[in-house]
Amino acid sequence: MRLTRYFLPVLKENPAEAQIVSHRYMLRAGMIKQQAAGIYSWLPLGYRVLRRIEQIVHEEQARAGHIALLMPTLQSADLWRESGRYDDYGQEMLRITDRQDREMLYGPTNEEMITDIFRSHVGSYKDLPLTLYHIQWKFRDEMRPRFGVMRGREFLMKDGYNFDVSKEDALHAYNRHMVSYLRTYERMGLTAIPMRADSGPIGGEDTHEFLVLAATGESEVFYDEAVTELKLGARTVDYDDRACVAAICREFTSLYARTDETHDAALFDAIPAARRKVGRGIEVGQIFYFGTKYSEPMGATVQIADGSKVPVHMGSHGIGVSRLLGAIIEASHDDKGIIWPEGVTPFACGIVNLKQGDAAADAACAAIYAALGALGHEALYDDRDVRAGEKFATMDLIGLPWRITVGPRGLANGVVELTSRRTGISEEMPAEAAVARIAAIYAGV
RNA sequence: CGGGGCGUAGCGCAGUCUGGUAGCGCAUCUGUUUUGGGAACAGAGGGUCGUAGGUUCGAAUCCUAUCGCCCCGACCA
Repeated sequence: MRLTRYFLPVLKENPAEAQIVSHRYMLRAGMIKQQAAGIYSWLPLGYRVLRRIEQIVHEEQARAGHIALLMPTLQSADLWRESGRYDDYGQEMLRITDRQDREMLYGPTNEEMITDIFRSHVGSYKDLPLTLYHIQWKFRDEMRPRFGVMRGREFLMKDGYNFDVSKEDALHAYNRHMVSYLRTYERMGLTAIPMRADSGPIGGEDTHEFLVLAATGESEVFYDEAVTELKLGARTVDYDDRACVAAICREFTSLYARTDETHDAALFDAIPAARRKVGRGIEVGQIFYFGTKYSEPMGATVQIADGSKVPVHMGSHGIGVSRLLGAIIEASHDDKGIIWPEGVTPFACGIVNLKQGDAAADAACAAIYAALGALGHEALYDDRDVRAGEKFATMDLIGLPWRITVGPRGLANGVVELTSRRTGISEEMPAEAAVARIAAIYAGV
């Protein structure tokens, strides 16, 4: 994309309403525009990142054998009366009446609806196990939205629901979700720690939250520092292998890591003092096993081998997709702007033409841009006729992880400059080498 | 929902106390000179001062109502 043809309304000054760094940078980098309290438009740059995150979530869900569908944002109140949650949910639920005076609501989650779909179409244990999920906009009418997309009222969420014939099977689904979530966050460049949590209004027996450590996090967290070193890395996971999946879950949950809700001071104090950490975290996902809490009252049953009908065992699993933008920025930025991990960056790299209008510089930039595009890596080419400093400042703000800087001075020596946004380290090399380096970097992402 | 604050040009703000018909910086547009980390000079455009009433010869400024947004708290992903 050529910047002169793009829509990137960056701000030089900090908007007054933004308090935390991710909110400030998202506004300044022209990623979002607030339309009402806790409700945002996604401008092109923000939308690109949002889609990247969605794509990673889809890929990892597919890998775990989960099936995508799409449910509507508006739901009928009747469905929620069946589970008893219509009254339980309170003011946070946005209630709407249509022209026929029918009671509707803008869904804050989809347990009831997915259970309805399930009971309409599934009747046999032979159809199980089944895990369905979607990525859809939700609405929770927070009393006090804040921190930009981290605590909006409208938010994009991946929510998945597993249906199993037994508790044992459902716990395997739980474990599968834990591992797939760990992979998902790792691909986004995040360290998200699973922590034993409270079940809240969803209800249930077993639940873990995934927390990204950040000073601005909403939850106080207590953890063994060794848990932050755990990585899935390149290991292959067979999601059908219960023992393998369970072993990974044990590995990631056996060290102490809890939020203040479930904190146990005695267990915490048993950690060696040097590794005992108290910090703050941003919740970016949560998984639940809740058994037959919805299937029983809503009649979601399957017939088993002996001919009897049993309510299915369920769990639900969520990733805060739009919130992740904020969480990633909180975890990855400096005083000049955002630093996108390669996994979610809106463009593979930036190309800065130091002397727009110089025939050699223009040609070199165009060639680099085309070469990257041919390899499947879209660059953002700053072809504006502005001073170098302004181009650098823009690139730093929007946080592309790599920058290729092209100027007449370097070209005279046959080189361009490749700069890492994260380290700030620049290397001079021929243009072809810089293109090859970018390709090599993304080959491993 | 309790407490506090703010709505004046695209963004950040001053002006409000003490009423006299709106200003600064950045951004935008034009020109000239510049050009490897947010340039300089000259000129230009842009605001029914959140909205609606009221007081007054006269309201951004005083009064009333209302809408919106932000912060602290409680709540939440």
